Amino acid sequence: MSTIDKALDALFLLGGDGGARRLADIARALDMPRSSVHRILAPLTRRGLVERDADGRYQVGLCLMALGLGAVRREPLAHAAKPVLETAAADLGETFFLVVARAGRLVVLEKAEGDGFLRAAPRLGSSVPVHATAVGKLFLAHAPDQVSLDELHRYTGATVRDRKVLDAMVDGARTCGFALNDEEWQTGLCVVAAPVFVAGQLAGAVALAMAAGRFHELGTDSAARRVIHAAEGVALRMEGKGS
Amino acid sequence: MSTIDKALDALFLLGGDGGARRLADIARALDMPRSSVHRILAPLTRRGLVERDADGRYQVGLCLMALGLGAVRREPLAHAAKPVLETAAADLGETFFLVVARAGRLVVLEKAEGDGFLRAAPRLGSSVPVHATAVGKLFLAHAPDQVSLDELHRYTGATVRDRKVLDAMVDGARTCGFALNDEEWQTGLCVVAAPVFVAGQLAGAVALAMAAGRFHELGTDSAARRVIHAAEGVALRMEGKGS
DNA sequence: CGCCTCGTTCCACATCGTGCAACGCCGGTC
DNA sequence: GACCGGCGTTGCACGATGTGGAACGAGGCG
Repeated sequence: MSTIDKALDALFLLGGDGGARRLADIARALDMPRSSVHRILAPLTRRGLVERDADGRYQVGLCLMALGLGAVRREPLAHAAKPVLETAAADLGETFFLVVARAGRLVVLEKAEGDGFLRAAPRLGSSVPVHATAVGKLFLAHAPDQVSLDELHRYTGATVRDRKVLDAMVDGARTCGFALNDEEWQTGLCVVAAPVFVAGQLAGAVALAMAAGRFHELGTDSAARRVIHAAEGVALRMEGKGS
Repeated sequence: MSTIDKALDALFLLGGDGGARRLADIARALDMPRSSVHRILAPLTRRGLVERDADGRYQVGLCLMALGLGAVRREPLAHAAKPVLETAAADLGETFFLVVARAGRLVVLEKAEGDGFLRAAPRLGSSVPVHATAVGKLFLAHAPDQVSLDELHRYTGATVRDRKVLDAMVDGARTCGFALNDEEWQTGLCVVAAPVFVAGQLAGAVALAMAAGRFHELGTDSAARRVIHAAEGVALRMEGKGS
């Protein structure tokens, strides 16, 4: 384990839940002497990846967000999707977002929130499960090697935990051209997702998330049509740019 | 210079402009042997801070954004400001954003974009200059030790480069309760900003950015009233939370 | 006042990063 | 096809660099 690994351990520890931590707490959590932690945090603090509050406690620095936003800026898909998601979200008043696969995980790359009081608000950069989401099923259907599917963790009562049932849903998503998630990940949250194909490859998925009641009121057909339209809009903009 | 410093050098190099780079390019840029760079990038890649594209080139990873977003989530000001900025932006159809000072720099913490075709779209986590922005003048007026003011770089023809003139504008902002930026940073961009005081201290500033034409059509008074109202709204929510 | 914990600094030790060299690979060029 | 240059990767001996125990000063608390 290299020194950099230790530094990243500290960074992820601070980046996780729990807020600001004191040096001794970090040392205990990482099972390292205080002096080592101190030496590790020094360069991180100097460069702004880690900041110290008024009490001297350590926390992740805002500089990380600038770096992370730079990562998103490099994604042509995010650029292409942004206006499409925004018009779609404004039309319907619900949240549209774009998900891509990176290192076997599904990551929220761009979003446009609806205006409802009760609305889905995914966090940019956060990852979502594979087997319990509409987007995950799309990737399993069209690019199973881009995602890693380990255990079928149970999130809600509706979470599919049988591999055969999941396969059937994946097959359905492949033929229908869109996928559903009916409260399988979070209770009360329904999502419809459609694939974005670029150069014949699955490049990502556009998803429409809404409260269960709103979804059933809107209807599957109407929701699917909107999502597919948005996904095609993103793909079109990509084609125009890419070549 | 520690190993972690070298890793951060590589990270910031990739995070800067230029997109994906190959290992040999990074080695040249950092003046290091390829093998050392390879050793440095290995843990970063394993942890997802750095990713490799199809050609094997290195680029910053999306994982950084998740960490950075975690940093923002910790900021109570961002939480308090988000709904206020959104209602303000929806009312006027222009972009409102929140800026705070961190490590001497002004950082965009939260934003709510307007719906106009021509609208300001600041990047979260990016930093803005001090002497050529409305927010910067507010900090110079109420908390000059939170920001570092070095050279008065010239951005546009309207950029204030005379220290005495700047001081006069800062004094004006202190007495008026808001500050202006009339195309001093970017041509065609006008900003009105109001201070957010928490516990008697300047905690940040709410800014309203719009195209120059729209600003003059709206009028300084009207714009200032809206920004001050939003800033007070943020402060109120902070008071309610903090104690 | 004594006791504890914290953050920081110091220093000898050995670990870990270093950089040269070499390997296999791929893309051009003659 | 053979040759060549540049690339990413790996191995290895050397020595710089990170290590962690101990020690110091500073607070907080009973």
